[in-house]
Amino acid sequence: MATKKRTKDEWIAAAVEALAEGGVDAVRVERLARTLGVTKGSFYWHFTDRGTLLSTLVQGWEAGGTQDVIAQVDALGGDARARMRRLWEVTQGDRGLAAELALRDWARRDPEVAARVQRVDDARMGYVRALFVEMHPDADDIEARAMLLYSLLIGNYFIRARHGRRGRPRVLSEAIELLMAAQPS
Amino acid sequence: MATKKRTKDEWIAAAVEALAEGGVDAVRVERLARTLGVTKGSFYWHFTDRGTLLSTLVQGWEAGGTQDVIAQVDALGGDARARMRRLWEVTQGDRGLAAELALRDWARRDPEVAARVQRVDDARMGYVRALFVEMHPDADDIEARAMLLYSLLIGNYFIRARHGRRGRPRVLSEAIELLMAAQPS
DNA sequence: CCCTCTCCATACGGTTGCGTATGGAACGTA
DNA sequence: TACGTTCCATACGCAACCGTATGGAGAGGG
Repeated sequence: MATKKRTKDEWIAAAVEALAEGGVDAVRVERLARTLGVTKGSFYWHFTDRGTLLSTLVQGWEAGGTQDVIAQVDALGGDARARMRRLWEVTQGDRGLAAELALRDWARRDPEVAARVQRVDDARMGYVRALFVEMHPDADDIEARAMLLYSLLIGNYFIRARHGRRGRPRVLSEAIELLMAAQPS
Repeated sequence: MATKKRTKDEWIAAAVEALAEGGVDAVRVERLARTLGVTKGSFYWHFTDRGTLLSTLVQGWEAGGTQDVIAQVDALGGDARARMRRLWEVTQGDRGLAAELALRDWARRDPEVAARVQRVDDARMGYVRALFVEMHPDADDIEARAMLLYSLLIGNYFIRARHGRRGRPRVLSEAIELLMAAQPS
């Protein structure tokens, strides 16, 4: 099995894995080399230095982090409510979410990462906004609802509170239904 | 000025500062020593090792991270709505919020930190829950609203989307008012 | 068979950081 | 003055990394 040849993508995949488990500072080239069963020599042939690895990593995340999810949701069709529920399921089961959270923390101190996260967030918020508009065409609080939903999506993984015997998943779905409900006025 | 004596609390304060700016992995004893204008010798007199510094750091955060805010909010009195709006203002202006966010990311890979974050979240959620109960005594979606509000508080700092000419602060206050509104049913 | 291109191993110098060991300065106290 | 306590400086060994330099194995082409 020990194919001693490692492609550029394999290095990036290993970097994403390390990012998800230990944050940016855990992405070390000599560690990745051990994981991949090779030495640094391989790395410095594929990349010029550690910075370019990290750079291409976030670049790839931006490229595939938005359209994949949206396409996956739209594939099944349905009305706005159905698609929003599906959006939730898709993003929750995502295996790469841990990496994304580490990446968001990383974005707080790296301008390039921050810029890419912003573009992804803009795209996703645009999609969520469109769903809410489809539900309530004449509502004036679309933006607030979209921000609440997206915050729930992200904050869910940074908040560790317990909810009694109700359970987190149940509370979350209740929250989504609340956001999709008609205007209170 | 160069008081060459550094107390234990000064070391912790410097550690919090480093945590806020660069995450846990930026909390290095030799770096802190340079910042404080002393050498490692001072550190290893006050602490046994780096681990105990980090441990006492999160311990102090748990101790002061909850009651301070709640006391500050309750001090002015007012009804539940007024206190919730005040809760928002207080937490937003908090200078130590960057450290808390770094700490939450850290909690994803350190069980001790995770346990402390959970206790803090439970306490805060309890307070938010109580506010919502005071507003809507017979509502059955209290937990969902509390979770949404708390998610907004946290997610706000991890989300970098733009909101057109409306502006983030305005969207946030609209979201809070939406959560405080009566039940849609 | 040789040559070249691709990919990786090995070895090196330099930096950063941890924890320890030991000495010393400042200061109060007997 | 002699002495002990408190707090920090200095120096050391060790480990983990980074980036570079250089050589070498393997495959394909001529």
